[in-house]
Amino acid sequence: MKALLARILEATLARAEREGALPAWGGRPAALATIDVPRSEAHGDFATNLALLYAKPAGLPPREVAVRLKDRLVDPEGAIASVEIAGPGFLNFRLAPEVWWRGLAEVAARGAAFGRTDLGGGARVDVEFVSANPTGPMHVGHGRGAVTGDAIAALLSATGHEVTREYYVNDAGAQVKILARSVHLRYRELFGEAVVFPEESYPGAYVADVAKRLRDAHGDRFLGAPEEAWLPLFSETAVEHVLSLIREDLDGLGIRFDVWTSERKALRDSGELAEVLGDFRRRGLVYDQDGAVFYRSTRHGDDKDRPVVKSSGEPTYLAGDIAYHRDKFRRGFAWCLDVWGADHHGDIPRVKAAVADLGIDPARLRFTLVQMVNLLRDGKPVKMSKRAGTVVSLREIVSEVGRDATRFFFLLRRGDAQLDFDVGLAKRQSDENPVFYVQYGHARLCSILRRAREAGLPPPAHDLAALRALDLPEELSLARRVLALPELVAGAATALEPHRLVFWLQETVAAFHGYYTKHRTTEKVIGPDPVKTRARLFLCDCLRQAVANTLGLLGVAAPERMDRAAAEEVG
RNA sequence: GCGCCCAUAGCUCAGUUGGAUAGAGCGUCGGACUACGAAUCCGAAGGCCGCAGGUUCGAAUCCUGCUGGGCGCGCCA
Repeated sequence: MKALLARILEATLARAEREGALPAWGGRPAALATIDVPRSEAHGDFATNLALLYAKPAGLPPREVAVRLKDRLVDPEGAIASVEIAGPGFLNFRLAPEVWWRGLAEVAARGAAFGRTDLGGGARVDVEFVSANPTGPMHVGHGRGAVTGDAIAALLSATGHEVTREYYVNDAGAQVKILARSVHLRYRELFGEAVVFPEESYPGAYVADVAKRLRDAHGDRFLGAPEEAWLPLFSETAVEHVLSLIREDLDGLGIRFDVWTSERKALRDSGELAEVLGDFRRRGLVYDQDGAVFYRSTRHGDDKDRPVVKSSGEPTYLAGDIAYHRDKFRRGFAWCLDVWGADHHGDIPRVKAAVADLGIDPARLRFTLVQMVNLLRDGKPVKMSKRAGTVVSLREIVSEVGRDATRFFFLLRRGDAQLDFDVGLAKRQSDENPVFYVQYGHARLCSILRRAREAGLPPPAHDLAALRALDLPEELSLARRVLALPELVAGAATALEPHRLVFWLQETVAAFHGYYTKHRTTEKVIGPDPVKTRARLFLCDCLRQAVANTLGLLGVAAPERMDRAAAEEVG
């Protein structure tokens, strides 16, 4: 729709210049001007600031420019119903209803693909998210990162990007060593030893499970053995076990990764990490100090140089990250996105610096930071302590409130704002709970369409003549909302902000509920007038499709019916 | 001390990348069902957009300085 208006504006501007009403300004105004949907419907369907921008180069008051443009409107198809000059010189356009009614044909034609576009032009993009250390099951904070990353990946797919969902397994660092030691302590405990667990060890029951598995497979062979004898085996077994737990957690959210990259295998054993460090060494990008190796990240704006190899000879996390990003870009992605917990924001300058030193334009590496989640239960904060082992796992939340509510709640806010997740609210079957509100709207639409089917009415189809018979303002407004979806998805993808879809869903479903209730007695969808009935059923079907597609992008189910009793049983 | 993020209705937050009279949900108060699904809807009250300057036709949005909160500043990951 915006494209249509852009064409009209350009033609109008060209005409005004040709006729000498406005001085030529090299076509720039049309490119600079914005066409947006005004907040208030009273201001029309679209507004442009073209005249405001043109005022200065034209040497005329903005409103005068607006008048000259308005008088020369080029609209051969009659798409514009009215043009008004408002405020300081805005041009407000109202499209003929016909344009909207015609537009709905696209919804029917594209079905489940409605809302998708090809902006990305097939560009290959890597979205790396979660990447939680394989030292325990996922907790709530990981869950938000997981759902956010997954939804962003879906948005990019929907806008013509070829997306790889990737998980970086940090299985080579000190944390994994601590995990393996924790397993060994549990292992000794299984043989009756009274062991003391140091503060830093991992307490979870899964640690004991790994210990049991190792005992069953190897008996007491590693009981008194030196650490070198058991560390590799214990690490690998523990990581493998924890990754299977993480996979189950992700499964519970409906998330699948295309690529799992192991730091140990892909970067260390492969020699890639050593190779990058060697390359940096040759180019003078690293230097030795106090027995360690430092990377000159300050050359690219970091506030201090960062160690890449400890004096023990072990590479640091940053070294892995440098090699990892080189690896990712070598795989040919147009750009890469890292979805990180906001507590890691301090690492961004280093990684960007490294990417620049790898000869890659740092603009090709983007970041999305996901802020903390505050877990609440009916308004009261849930106390969590890592030491006391009272961290609430993601799994507990998902099994308590369900996949849909979990995903929806994680997407309820902008990623860079902290999020309150109220477990009590998320599972409540009431209008306070936004996920139920939206799903209910979809079920209600389905219910109407089902009823029409049962009454023997023909399936909904685009029928321009019938649509012309619709005259309620709410109906036009609903059509506008539906047709705004492709641009909404495109904008959300560009900004990497899936929460915009959540807001659109809430507003759109609210608009439908309002329409439904307002006209439930006099202008029902299925009413005495067969022409209007046909048109309204089609409009409802378009709404249903748009809502279902949007929920689909968020990975939330669009139920066709919601049986109250069954829902309560689940809850 | 330095860096990043945040500050909008009682609460939780949107605000279309600088547009018009700043919106929504929850909460509060008052209304609407012999139902195409009341798990819904309608109405009311509620604002110094943290403060002070600046940029311009125009600022919640951009710049500077304060105030107040979160996070980071390790040879941890």
